[in-house]
Amino acid sequence: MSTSVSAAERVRALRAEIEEHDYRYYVLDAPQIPDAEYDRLFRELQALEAAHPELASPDSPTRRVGGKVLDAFAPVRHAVPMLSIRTETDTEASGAFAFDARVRRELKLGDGAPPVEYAAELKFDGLAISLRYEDGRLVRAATRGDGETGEDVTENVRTVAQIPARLRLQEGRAAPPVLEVRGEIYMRRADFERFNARALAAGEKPMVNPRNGAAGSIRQLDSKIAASRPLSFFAYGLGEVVGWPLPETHGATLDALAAFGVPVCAERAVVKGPQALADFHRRMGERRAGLPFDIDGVVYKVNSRALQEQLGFVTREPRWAVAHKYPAEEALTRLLGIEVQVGRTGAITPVARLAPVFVGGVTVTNATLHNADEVERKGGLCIGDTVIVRRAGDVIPQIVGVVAERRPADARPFVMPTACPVCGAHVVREEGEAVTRCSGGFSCSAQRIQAILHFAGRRMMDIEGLGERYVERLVEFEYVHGVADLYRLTLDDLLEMKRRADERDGTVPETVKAGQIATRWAENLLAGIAASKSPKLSRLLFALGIRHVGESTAKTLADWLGRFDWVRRAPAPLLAVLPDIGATVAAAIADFFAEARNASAVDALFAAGVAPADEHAPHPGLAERLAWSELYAALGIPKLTPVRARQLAAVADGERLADGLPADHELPAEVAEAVLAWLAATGNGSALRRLASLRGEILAALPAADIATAVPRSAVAGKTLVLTGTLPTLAREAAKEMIEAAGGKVAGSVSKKTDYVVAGADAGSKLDKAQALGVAVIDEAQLLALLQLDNEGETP
DNA sequence: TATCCTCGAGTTCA
DNA sequence: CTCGAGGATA
Repeated sequence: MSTSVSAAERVRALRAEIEEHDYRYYVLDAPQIPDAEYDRLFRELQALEAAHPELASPDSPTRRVGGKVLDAFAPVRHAVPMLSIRTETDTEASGAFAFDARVRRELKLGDGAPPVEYAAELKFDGLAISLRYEDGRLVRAATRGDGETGEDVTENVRTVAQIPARLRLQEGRAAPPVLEVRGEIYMRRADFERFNARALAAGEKPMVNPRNGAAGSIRQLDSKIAASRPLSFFAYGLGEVVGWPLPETHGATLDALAAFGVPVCAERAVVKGPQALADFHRRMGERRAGLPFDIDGVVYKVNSRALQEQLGFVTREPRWAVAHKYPAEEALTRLLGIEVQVGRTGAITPVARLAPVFVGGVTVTNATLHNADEVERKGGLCIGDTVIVRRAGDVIPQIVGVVAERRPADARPFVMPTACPVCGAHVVREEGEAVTRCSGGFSCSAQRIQAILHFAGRRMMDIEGLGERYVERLVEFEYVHGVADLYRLTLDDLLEMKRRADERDGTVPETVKAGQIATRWAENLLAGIAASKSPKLSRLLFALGIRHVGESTAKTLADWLGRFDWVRRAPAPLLAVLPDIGATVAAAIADFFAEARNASAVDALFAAGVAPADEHAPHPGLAERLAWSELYAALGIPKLTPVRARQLAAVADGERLADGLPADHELPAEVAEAVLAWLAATGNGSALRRLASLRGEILAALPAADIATAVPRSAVAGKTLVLTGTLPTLAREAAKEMIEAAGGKVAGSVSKKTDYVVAGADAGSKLDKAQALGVAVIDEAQLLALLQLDNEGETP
């Protein structure tokens, strides 16, 4: 070893001194030496480490400048899972009382028992992180991930000045062999603003909000970038601990962490009973805006570790802690105008244009108003009004109401237009319906554009490269009138269209390069269109945009009838016997195909080479549903109740009935009269014959054996699941497909009938609802286990 | 007939 | 995510 003893010693001394200054500066916020002096020490250490590479150490303060660039973050399995915390949905102070009541009930404390002691702290709006210290040295930092496995972000976390690379130890005390500190990396508001001011001045992209800034910084692969971001940290708990006696209470644990030199927020309290918690909630709510960092609520924890252990966990959430959030942030802004949009179905939707306002972490400029009733309900919004805006469920902007006293004298009330703003056709509002619709149909270009966009959408035909911009142009320049025209587009068409569009917009010079890019774009789009020619039947049905036929109904049609042709030819009564399809939806489907323009559009589509790839035999259960008694009940004959329909079916099948009511029927006279009247009405007789003939055709194609018995059934078969949050490895769509392939159902909202809620990261209100209803909550791993599990085994 | 539940449709912003 | 409306159910 050529390293001189003095160099090694000097390095050690410098590190100790710098660490001490770091602690005083970053954690205690009370620097003891001038910045220039600190910089001198820091540079001396850098120089020594450079001259003696063998003295480098991962926990040297010099590591804070970053340097390593990674390809990806390695997964890290948490020794103790990182918990999520239940959110008290009640935003009022009663949330604290509800929590206390649950705790007392679980602990079987009577009314006479003394109040429970709680630790109350802030819920920081940042990024949860686990810091692993071994023998006092920071060896690993990991994100929460799914709670079981996170990402190794050690390099980036080392650049956070507030996080000590080594724990401070009291004189003569040894460091714990293993101490995992759990906490939140966040960005102070002032740091965030300073950073953004500089970024803007440098022409760089600013961060959206402190939370995104913190999360984005930690997820940088280049630790130099992370080092340039002003991040802070607060500890709030522990993970794995080995060889260190745990304090008796949560409050004492945080005190101990603070003594180790780890930043702990001073805004915390140990209190007794729910009223004190509610007071803390209210007090912090009042001070919220004045805090140097963002919080989205407060957290209550049972203080005693012994009681925590007694309370235990439900799935992955401790029963001894809750987050009590504040109501969504609201802001005031001016209503600059109300525009109306025309949707695919012709629905005219008023949308509020707002003076940009920063609320809930983003700048909001638009908010839907849904329909005329809604505008009325918000207090008869007028252009020029001052309105209250919030982000509902933290996502969709919502207008809460109007500040009546601030209405200017020249405020103009909003009135629903009487003519479509796009095509000029008159608008209609059906009796009892909330939506106003453009009557233009096909002749309304807005509806055509939206219909084509819907057709091309990801869950429908999934045509890549066909976005709003191009659809608008294709329709505007009349290259495309209906969806079938997409399949006739040529390279020349697209290039010509682009040229005309560019010319009109007066953009894009005619260079050789631009031409090449245009050709590339057109080729990609044509490839995307061509690739969509063999969709699944359900997707094709969904893509057509039939009213009331969404993803789920399209799937029902495809599953039960199996062939496009049968869906197309099916009269309404036949459709109405399918599950979840009633008279309205059945009529909408039959009407769609009866309409000449739709029929020819469908023909054109098939002529262009589009064909469903997965047509199959009808559903085995269809025979039962196609019983004449069911069909008769669905015919809509007045007075023919389901009971009478069964009576009628006993004596006559459809074909016979079309010839006339048999003499041996036992129907009451007035019912028989109604049936005869119905048969006599124009077209009904022949419609019945067509129904009978199609019915025969479908039944003849029914598979002989019951397929259901042959297919192994997984534990999710027949179960209803709801997905919420972001799953660690599975995309939402992939999870859905797996569940459906196993015979399960994926619903959009949680109810009593839900069997499982599959919760991922950042699960929202659905998780709360599941807990409120006592629905089982599982994670991705448990879902996968369920999918594998045979139905005969017990569900976990 | 009333009630509960699920589905469809429309929408925001980065 | 929210709303309204349609379907199933008691």
